[in-house]
Amino acid sequence: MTKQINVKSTILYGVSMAILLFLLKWLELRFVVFNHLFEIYAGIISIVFMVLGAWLMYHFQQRKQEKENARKEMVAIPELGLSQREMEVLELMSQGFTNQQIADKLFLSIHTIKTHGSNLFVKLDVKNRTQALIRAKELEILE
Amino acid sequence: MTKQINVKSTILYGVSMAILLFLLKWLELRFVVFNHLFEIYAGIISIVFMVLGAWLMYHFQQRKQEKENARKEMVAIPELGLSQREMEVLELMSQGFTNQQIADKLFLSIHTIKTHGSNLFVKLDVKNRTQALIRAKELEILE
DNA sequence: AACACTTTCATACTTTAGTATGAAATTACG
DNA sequence: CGTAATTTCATACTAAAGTATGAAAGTGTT
Repeated sequence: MTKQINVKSTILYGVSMAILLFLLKWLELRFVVFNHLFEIYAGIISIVFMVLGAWLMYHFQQRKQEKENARKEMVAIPELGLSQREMEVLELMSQGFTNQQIADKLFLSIHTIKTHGSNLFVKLDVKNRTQALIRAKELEILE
Repeated sequence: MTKQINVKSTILYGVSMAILLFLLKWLELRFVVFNHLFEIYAGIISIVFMVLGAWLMYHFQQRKQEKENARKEMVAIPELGLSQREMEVLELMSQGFTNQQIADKLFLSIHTIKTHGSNLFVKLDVKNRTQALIRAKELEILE
């Protein structure tokens, strides 16, 4: 789990650096031709990297939130074999979110959420999300 | 509260722009002196604005979270005008029954249950039954 | 390396939930 | 009695939920 995130982060970082280098190289070339347009380039770079920074922070925050939630749930899990993701989905279901909203929050496809949903319904021996919440409360694996 | 945030945002924005302008001016000056250090400046700008972007997004996310929490606590309205039947339907919904099952229990058509459902969702200001249960518990009109 | 488990995504389908609208019968109350 | 609110039912629709099945890739363990 953690490793997967690290891999993703590494790739993300690599891509970012590649873009940066490419940008610098390209700008260097442009610089030779039009060396009086520095401000424009500076502006472009500013915008690009501000967006990049914002994007990175956004995803960082989301992951932080996920981990936060995950930790909350990690406390009391009996022998039901609910995986971490399934717990996360269950948690968000219990907060009244639709499958689509959960998918958006976790950066996943709605198909994936439905899969997790079906699987955890089987494990909880229920037929729908409402019953799942009741069961989860009974088993004290939520709240 | 909201105004205060807006003021903060405005100040923040102003400061950001001031820094940007100052930076550009400063860089312009440097540019005249050392026009062969473009990459360094580009790098600096990149870093500065990536940090700025990240910082802005961080605060944006924080505020979003605050609003989210504020909205949750805003509830507390006991007089909702839920009718008797609507309460019955809500009660059975909270026990995990489907509309069809509720209809069978109350010897009613499933259409009627859906009508009651829709009506009570409006009164509770929610979108679906899961949220209705959450709201009902918040308002302590169940259990 | 082999294996079990998890996670992700997809297609195709069925079922359930929910909305909009209208209407008729019943009940409660001034 | 008349009026408003409740309760019931219906049709027709859209949206969401849930199932079945398969597949690919990553993770962790032995």
